[in-house]
Amino acid sequence: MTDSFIAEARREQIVLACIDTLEEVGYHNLSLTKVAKKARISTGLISYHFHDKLDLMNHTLLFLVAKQLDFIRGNVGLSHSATKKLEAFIEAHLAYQETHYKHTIALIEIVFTARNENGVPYYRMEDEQEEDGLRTMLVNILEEGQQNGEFTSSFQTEIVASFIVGAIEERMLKPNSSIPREQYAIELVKMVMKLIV
Amino acid sequence: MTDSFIAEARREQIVLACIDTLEEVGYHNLSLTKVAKKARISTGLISYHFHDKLDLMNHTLLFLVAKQLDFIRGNVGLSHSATKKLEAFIEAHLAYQETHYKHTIALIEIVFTARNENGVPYYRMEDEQEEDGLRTMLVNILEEGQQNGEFTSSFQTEIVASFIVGAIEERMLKPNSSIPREQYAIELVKMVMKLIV
DNA sequence: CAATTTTTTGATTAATCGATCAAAATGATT
DNA sequence: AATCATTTTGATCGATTAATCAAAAAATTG
Repeated sequence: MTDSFIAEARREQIVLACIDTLEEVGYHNLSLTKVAKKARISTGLISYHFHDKLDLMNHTLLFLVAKQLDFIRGNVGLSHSATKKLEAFIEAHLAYQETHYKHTIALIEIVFTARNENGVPYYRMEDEQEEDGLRTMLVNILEEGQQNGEFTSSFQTEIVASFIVGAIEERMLKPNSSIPREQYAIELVKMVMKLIV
Repeated sequence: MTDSFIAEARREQIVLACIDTLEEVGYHNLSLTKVAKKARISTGLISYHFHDKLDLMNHTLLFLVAKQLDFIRGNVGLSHSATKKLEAFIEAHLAYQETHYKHTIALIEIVFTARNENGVPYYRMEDEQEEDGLRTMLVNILEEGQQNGEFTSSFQTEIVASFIVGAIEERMLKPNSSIPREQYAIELVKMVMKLIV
């Protein structure tokens, strides 16, 4: 295995097949054989391009997180006030979950089922150098708003961030709610504004 | 297998061993052999008392949900105003997650990994007759407060409920946050009050 | 205490898994 | 074209799994 162009393309093909398989059968019932079949390649080829199953999962997780982060960051970046950034964050996050439902499911499957070499699942890990994650982006927006006076300084950014992330992830688990996404986003923004202005 | 007294005790013993095993190795690496070893019984005995692995998981899930519901309902029931009930709900829910951390982990493991006979995981199921769940309890409290004038009627109970549940479950995943539980509960109550009074 | 039912054991079975590897195919280089 | 490196295949291995079952043990009953 090298780092050639073709090898990189093959790895992405396998990662995409892995995402499809995760959505269909879940991590628990996923096997390298199923991923290989989905990608229409032999099983040995996966082992050639990835060290082991966990390595494939790590790459798939990084792929999923990067895609989501790029999308949301792209939307947030277009806004110039903290208020607008916050709105963009919430709306883009909720929209991405809906339009990329398969990716969202695959992400959940990995986070809640895969475990590292020490047997610790991702959802129980201390977020190491999560210096560039979604949550950090959100906290930064809140801090920016506090500093330039758009938001009051009487709230703790970490707690409000938990509040926002929780509401978004709650929606992630119940996408077929009776409340349409657009309305959920509007109401969530309104509620957050009540808390921070 | 019958419904005798001893059989019921044995089933509970197996369910408790199942919870321990779930917390230690997760659903993905759980095997009936490991549960049997944890319970210090033979593997065949599990099959004698439960139809199959999924049946054991269903019983374990019901056990976990019932325990949590009983605890929170017990605390909420002592209060007489909707406001006090809401405070009790949030505080009891957060407290239970901390004091019964093992149960919380086991619950997560089942909900996010176990799949029914049709291959659908619990977290993607349409909440059938969830007529007596935690969320319903919360919505009822909010509605009660709206009806007796403690809360304003200008919010949708379902959305605020999502907000509250999301914030609590977010905490469930990050129990070692820098913010102590008591403070998190107080701040959450304060924020919710800003939204609904 | 003998007969019967309930409970428990532990070996067995068939299936599936991740990973390995020799061999083949393909691509690149000279 | 010949040589070498890279990529791909598919069979194979040992390990683990859920579930079954005959037989033993324990409890209950008459």
